[in-house]
Amino acid sequence: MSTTEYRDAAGRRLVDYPRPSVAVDTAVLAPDPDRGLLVLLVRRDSATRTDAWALPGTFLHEGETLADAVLRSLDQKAGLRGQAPRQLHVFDDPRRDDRGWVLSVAHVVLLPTAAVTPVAEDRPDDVQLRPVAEAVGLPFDHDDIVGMAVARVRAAYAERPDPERLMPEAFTLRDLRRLHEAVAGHRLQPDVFRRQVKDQLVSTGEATRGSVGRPAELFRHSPSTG
Amino acid sequence: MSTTEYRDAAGRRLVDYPRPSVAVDTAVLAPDPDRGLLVLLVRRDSATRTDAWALPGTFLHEGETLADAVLRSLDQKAGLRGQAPRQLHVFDDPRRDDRGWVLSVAHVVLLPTAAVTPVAEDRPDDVQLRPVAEAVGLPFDHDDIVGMAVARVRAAYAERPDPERLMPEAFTLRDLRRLHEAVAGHRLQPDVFRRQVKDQLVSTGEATRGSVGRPAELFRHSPSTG
DNA sequence: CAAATAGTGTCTCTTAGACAGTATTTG
DNA sequence: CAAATACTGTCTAAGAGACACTATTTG
Repeated sequence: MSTTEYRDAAGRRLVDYPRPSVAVDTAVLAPDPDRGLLVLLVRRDSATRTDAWALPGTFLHEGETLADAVLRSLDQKAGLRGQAPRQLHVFDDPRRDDRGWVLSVAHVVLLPTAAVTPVAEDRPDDVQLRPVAEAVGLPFDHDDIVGMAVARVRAAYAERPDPERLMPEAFTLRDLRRLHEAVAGHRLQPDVFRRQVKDQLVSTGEATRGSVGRPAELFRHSPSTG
Repeated sequence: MSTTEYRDAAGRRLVDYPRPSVAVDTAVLAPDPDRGLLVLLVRRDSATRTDAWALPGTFLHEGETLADAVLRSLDQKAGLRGQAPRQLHVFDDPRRDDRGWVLSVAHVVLLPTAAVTPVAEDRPDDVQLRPVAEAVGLPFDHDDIVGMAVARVRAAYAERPDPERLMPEAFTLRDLRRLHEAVAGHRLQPDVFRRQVKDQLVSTGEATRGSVGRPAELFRHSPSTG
């Protein structure tokens, strides 16, 4: 691992320092039109089936980035292929884990409900989706992580339309608004919402067909906004 | 350190995982009325006196929090007693440090220029203050850290008056505005600034005396805002 | 035509920003 | 009094939010 010899002011080599284990814990959030923001929980110990639900996490492996560890844990524990995990905060209380000295880097991932719900329904003993307001009393610092994750996602969605690109290629403003309502946790006025986001999107020139009511214009995300 | 035996799904004990060294690197920022935001740099290797300046940092010691490590490094390398360090980001590229596997947790600390300048003047060979715009070409990810630190502090000061409480107990709006101008890096209109911040402060009822011009009302930070 | 949904015109209220004025001190 | 600084009145432009209206479809 380490090839270059290095000594600090006290004459200790880099490898001589005790090193912490590093874990990642992830709040996977899914916006649901009916129930608002949902958070994915996994059973802490699938062998004993204790009734202890927690955020999915894992230990960082050698040569791995934090984002890779997050994606690996979501794949293993919930069969999910996540998008780009975002760092939230490092929890560093030396006594936060009685198994030893463990730092945890909290992350947030936002996924379409359609990608998460089937997994939870397939493996109800191991995976659960719960509205964020009801996800309390979790172990470690997981309540705090959920709170930070919700705040981060809500702030991002209040700034601009669907920054995590959960919508399909083309979409109506109605569907986009439903997504934003699920994230925000409350209704948004259709006309106000329209004026806020319209200039930040690109019209496809197409419109919906076959639905009741006047057809709706279809929009795409603007390429520049990322 | 670890007392409870713990095995993961692969049967490996917690302590069997290879663990990274964890470092902290800190952008100490000081608002200067003339030169804008200054960042504190220290000489990387004070023995060889190579011309390599970098942000102060250190390795996390056992049983220590990240914030404690930041304060320790600032005390040792610059003789500073810092305030509350804020976490910015974890840099986790496994190959970012050729000495080995090192994660770095970037932090930002804001200090009054009066606390930092004397140190830099006393030990010019080891400590330097440089305007943030001129602090480029630093080693590791330190350019990114400075950028994140500046963005974080500017966003906080644009939101509300002196969130880091750098001002003394009682202060005039003129002095508060000078601080905000140093953080923002540009002039602010006195009358607009006054109306923006006045309601978020508490008047002491006192006023300045002996200065030329009309005496200025003295304000205090409001206790509620933290 | 009724019902449903999409989209617009317009009014009010608030706020940022700019400018010019008044107020109160020193020298 | 002149100069300097503190503070306020007021105008304009822009935007959020609310409401009512028009537009276009299905059944």
